[in-house]
Amino acid sequence: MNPGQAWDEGTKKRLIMAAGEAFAQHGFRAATVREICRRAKASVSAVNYHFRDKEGLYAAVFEYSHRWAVEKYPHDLGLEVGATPEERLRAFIRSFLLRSLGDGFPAWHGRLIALETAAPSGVLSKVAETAIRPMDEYLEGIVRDLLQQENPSQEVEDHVVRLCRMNIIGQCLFQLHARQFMPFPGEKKLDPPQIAAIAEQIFRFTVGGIRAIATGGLS
Amino acid sequence: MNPGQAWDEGTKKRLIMAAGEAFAQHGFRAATVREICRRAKASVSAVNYHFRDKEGLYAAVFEYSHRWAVEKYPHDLGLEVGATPEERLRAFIRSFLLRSLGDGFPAWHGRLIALETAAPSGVLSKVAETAIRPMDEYLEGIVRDLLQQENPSQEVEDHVVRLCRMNIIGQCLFQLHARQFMPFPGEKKLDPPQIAAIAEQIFRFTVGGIRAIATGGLS
DNA sequence: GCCCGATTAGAACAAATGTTCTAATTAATC
DNA sequence: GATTAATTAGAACATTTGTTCTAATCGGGC
Repeated sequence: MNPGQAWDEGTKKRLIMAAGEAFAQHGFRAATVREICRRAKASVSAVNYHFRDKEGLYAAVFEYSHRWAVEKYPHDLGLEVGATPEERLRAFIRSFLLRSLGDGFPAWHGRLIALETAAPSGVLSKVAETAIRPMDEYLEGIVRDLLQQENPSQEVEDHVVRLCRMNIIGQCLFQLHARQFMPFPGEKKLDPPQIAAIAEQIFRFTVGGIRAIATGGLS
Repeated sequence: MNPGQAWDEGTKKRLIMAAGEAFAQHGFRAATVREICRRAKASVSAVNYHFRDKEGLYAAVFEYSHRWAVEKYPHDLGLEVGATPEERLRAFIRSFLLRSLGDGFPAWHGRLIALETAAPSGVLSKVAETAIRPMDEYLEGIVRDLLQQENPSQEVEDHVVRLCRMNIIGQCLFQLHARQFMPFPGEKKLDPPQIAAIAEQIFRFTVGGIRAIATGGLS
């Protein structure tokens, strides 16, 4: 097998899995190489051998989880062509939350992004942007269409679109932060239906908000 | 002068100022005692002498900035008695953003809270709660009133209130995160009028969102 | 002017942690 | 089965960092 691709069930994959868990939980800095290797049942030299150093491991984790996350939960999840802006927004929010709020492997990506946005490690600036930029541009299109649709007579202003975008992402990300910061009493890990319910509420809230912005105008 | 209160212009205050800057910028863990002392022109032993250890310094910074933040920007900033729920919400959001988005001293508190929510240091659980809990309860009252007012016939459900609360806080916090993560091109530090404009947009968005939630119902 | 507590300076210490190095081991190839 | 490259183990190293310790300094009060 090609050593460059031999991720399957080898030390490399075990390291990525253990590191993903650790980085998502503690952040880049606080997670330690020794702890990761212990959980991956690997030697510390393995991370040097396979990933060059801790940053390389971090980048590999990010890239790996990103690939799977967008494959499993694309932005237009379950959408058929010709969907309305509302339907696209709903799909986007639900997809975002499913990608981030779950447990275990594919949820790392959302957690890593959440941590990077709040406390940038400084080692992902380029690779992180490849994950964030497309998402942001996709969302921008949705918001623009929604604003235009709500108030066709008025031209959509860029800074209004930006703020609405931020409002949406902010709502989604805070679901992560809050649940990590103070888990609510009597609330276990969220299953997909619960996540979908939260997404639905954020969707309705956002549509109402965008409508208010569009019709009310903004100085 | 009473040594326990001698904060004025002494080593203790210089340390708190330098530490606040460092903690707000790098987080508890990444900020180093030596760097703080260097910037405060103090010896490393001073932090041990005055605050016992790094955690004590962190707690002191948090408490100090908290006291000033709530004094300078109370939740009902510029509000007269008998204000409507809308006005209270507007004041809350504007106050929150002024407290967090500014530059320099009083803005630390918002940054520290933002960092703590995203990546809890684990050393502030109790003292941070004394800052967050009252704010959250105050906001809960506003949201409850708004929902009730929009749809008087229906009883306000707790989980709906909670999600709306989270939506509001999420929007506000993300203003911090995003601007730290990727400063927008051609955008300098925000001055109070700009902050107020952002607050106004979030306010309108939120009122529209809450109205949509209240009238549309939620499963 | 001296004394005593408060405060500071700066070296010293100990622990944690990322990285590197050498030897051992494993797996594939002939 | 021998050889060679890939991989791993684990000690060793260097750096960073929080903390502590001792001596020096400063500031009032008698």
